Amino acid sequence: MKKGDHLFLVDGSGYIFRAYHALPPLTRKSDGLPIGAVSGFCNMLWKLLREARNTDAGITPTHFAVIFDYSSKTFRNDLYPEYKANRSAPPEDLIPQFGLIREATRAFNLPCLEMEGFEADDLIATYCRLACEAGGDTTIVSSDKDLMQLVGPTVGMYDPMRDRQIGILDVIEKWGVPPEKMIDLQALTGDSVDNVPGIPGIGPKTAAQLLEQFGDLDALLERASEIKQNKRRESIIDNADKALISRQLVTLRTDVPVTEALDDFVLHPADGPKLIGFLKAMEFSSLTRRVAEATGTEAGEIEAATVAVERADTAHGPDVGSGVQALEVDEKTATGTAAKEEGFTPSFLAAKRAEAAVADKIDVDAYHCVRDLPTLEVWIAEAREAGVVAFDVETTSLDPMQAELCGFSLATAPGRACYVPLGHKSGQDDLLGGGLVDGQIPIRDALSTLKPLMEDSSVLKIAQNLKYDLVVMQRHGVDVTPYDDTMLLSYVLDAGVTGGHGMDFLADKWLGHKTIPFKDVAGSGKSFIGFHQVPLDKATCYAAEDADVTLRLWQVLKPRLAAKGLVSVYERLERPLVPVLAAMEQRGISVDRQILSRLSGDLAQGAARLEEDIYALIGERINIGSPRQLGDILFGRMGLPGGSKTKTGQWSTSAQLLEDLAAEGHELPRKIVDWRQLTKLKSTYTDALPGFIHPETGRVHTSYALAATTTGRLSSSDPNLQNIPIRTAEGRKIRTAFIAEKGHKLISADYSQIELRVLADVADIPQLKQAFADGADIHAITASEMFNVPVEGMPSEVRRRAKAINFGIIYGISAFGLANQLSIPREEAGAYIKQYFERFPGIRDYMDETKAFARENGYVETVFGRRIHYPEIRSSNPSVRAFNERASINARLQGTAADIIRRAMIRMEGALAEAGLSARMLLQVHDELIFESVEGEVEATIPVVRTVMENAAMPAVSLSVPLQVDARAADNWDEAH
DNA sequence: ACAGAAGCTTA
DNA sequence: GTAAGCTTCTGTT
Repeated sequence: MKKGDHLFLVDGSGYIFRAYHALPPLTRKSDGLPIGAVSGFCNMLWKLLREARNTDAGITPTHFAVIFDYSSKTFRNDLYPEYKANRSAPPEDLIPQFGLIREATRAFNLPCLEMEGFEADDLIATYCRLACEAGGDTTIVSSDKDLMQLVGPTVGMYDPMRDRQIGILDVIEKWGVPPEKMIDLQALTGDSVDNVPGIPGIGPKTAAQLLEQFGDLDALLERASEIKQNKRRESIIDNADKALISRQLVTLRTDVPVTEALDDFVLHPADGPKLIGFLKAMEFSSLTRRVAEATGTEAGEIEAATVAVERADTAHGPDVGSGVQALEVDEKTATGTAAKEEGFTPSFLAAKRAEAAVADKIDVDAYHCVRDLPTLEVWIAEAREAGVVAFDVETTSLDPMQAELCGFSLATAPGRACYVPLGHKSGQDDLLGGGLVDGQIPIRDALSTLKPLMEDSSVLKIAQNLKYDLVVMQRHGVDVTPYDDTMLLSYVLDAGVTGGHGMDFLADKWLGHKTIPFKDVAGSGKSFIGFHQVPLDKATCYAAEDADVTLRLWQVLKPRLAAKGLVSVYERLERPLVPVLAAMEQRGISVDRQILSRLSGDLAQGAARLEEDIYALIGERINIGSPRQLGDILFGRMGLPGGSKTKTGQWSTSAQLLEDLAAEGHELPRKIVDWRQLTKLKSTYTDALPGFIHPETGRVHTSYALAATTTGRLSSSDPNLQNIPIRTAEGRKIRTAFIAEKGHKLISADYSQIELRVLADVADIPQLKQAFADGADIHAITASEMFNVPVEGMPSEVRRRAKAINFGIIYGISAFGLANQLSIPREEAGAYIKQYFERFPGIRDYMDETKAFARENGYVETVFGRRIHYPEIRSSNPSVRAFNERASINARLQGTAADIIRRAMIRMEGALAEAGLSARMLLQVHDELIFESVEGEVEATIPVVRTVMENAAMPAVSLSVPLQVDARAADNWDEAH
């Protein structure tokens, strides 16, 4: 140890008692072992290590040790037999925890010190002296006044529970004397807890005043006769011997023959797996999670250590009173066979949680409505204590970019939840908008009180569909971290399982609880009132229920993640995407109103012209948009050939059918198809998009759903920006309205043939892998292999058919579907497929394997381990079964591609920041990412984007086929793509 | 006012 | 043949 080093000495014994008394009584592990004090101790240690390391201004320890009392008998008992004689035996449920706390210290990789015949305080005093002599500083982690005598220029104290530093000035402030006079002060006052006699009638105030007057105890006793007050003078003279023995008792020994050197206390980084093994054994789930996060450990992969608590009468003297707990962590079996034999497997624990959740009924009338700041502060303190809190925001709109905050709810334990109304209005929603309901905390005050909790790295926030709440909160300047999302947990666990991942459904499924329907509190349709108009009592039941249910769902779902081996899918592909998408949604994209308006006019004109032609041809003014009326005219009255019926018995008027008729030379069907295209473009795009331009940002903010598809793809809505036209020239014009900000460019980067590349890799097809490695035209190569024709000079029709087959494979091909796609007889399509499988037998094997796996397990997996369930794959209905087989084949490919672009998106922001680029990701369209970049940075941005995307599978998966990304920049989306 | 069907847009 | 979302029409609530 040298100058500049900093030693932390933790008064472990002091903490055992403080933690025990500070925490709710009788906190027990599932097997009944009491662990309240262990929990408090571990949380304190972890917080101390984290904060001490993290704070810039704080003190960073270089050396660290935790010190315990060895037994209750020390040299002081020889000096004064009554010392600590009135101490009662420790509470029954604290006894087994002494050993566990020492074990906890070792699990934290920290030295654990004790010495026979001495108190912890003496060891602390001795090490303080040694550190001081070595030139280092010391912080004593304790708030015990017995240790204050050690405070000096290089020695401070710290009370982590009150987050308070104690220095020389603090000692003077509290006791009225400087630290070096604390011994004399204690000698005078004594200590009833430790049975140190002191001088009767002298308390801290008098003692301080006397010491101020006489200097020190010796001088005081010598000149006691000078004291004016009769009683005080006599007491001091009569009890001088008690004061002297007291001084001996309270003076800490700095000469303990310690065996460990200061250099043995050098602080090492936490050993994640070791610590997590212990924490799991103690069932400290929230601390386990925090430690896993901070140490970068996959907690799911670590099993609980075997921590055996045995009562043994060893030579190791009693800690306090009776009973000794020798405790061992068996390193050899730490990976868990013992745990399994006891039945405490992740699956077992998950099942237990699920059982308990259904049994614990929900009472929506038990919630609290928080209407003042002090009460909110109590709830926030409770959340801090719990380490986890479920929350939910209530607003006036489903669109988080437009929503106004009405209030938020918190849940700190099942059944313990509150609603905090902020923006509820009274009276009619007239021009004045109604006044705020009385007794609501001002939004600014509530949020500035809530913000530190939401951003506290040691408190896990839980939400259902967090992205919504995150966007709302971020708009109010509040971030949320760390977090879990119950919707995403359900999605990772149960994608494809019937029922979806909405809260109402999940509450019924897992908790057996029917949630209050939103329309019951806010009405619907014409009777709809915004949430801000809902009376506070109703709002409280509804909103707090959401938080309560969310917390309970988390308790059920989170353990299932580890039980099913899906922790890394959740933590790497799902959870990190939430803030990425929240940011994209908030950025939005610029859309040119004028371009859309002009297009809308053109389309209206074109459609009107066609309408007139159509009316002329059929002789009456029907509603062309009505397939029913149209079918009746075309196939009924006009008697066109080739009519077919839909499953509801209506005449089909599908585009495919009308196209076929047009090809036979009929004029009318062609015009109808054209009319439909124009009206479709007008209504869905040019007319609807301007309505999505945000009044303040002037941009269009789509909403991405993370848990809407079964395969892992995202979906986009309000508006859907993943189906903006591109195939026809007319449609493409709509893309020209998506523009870059002034001085910026849009960059579009898309994966080339990503699903076929994934297929080539997972099905291991040599010809396809070679073609991709060569950068060849994959459809031409396929055609060449199948039809034995050279790539050079290949007719475009041959390539087109091969292309259709390649896509068909991705979709789980059927002769029926391929025949439809290529407008060829089913037999011919079947022959193509046969030919394809002969040339690429690996693909047939791959498809057969996938079907067999899905049938066996009820799900398929992507390359990254995402599971997609097909509960109907064993259906006795052949067409249902075939559909599920095709879907499962497609899901592995589509899902793997979706996972890859997710990984790219998660890394993109960091990569751009690292490269010092200001480009920002705006949109995702399944295999394409759209960015906005300052004009001058475009050239530098494209390679960064390309690198991130092309390497997105790494290092988790090394594909045998290269990924290729095409990227381009332009002023609008049409030209960039 | 709502739900489902039909139809059309995307990857 | 896979995966989505939006608009319109139509019949029911």
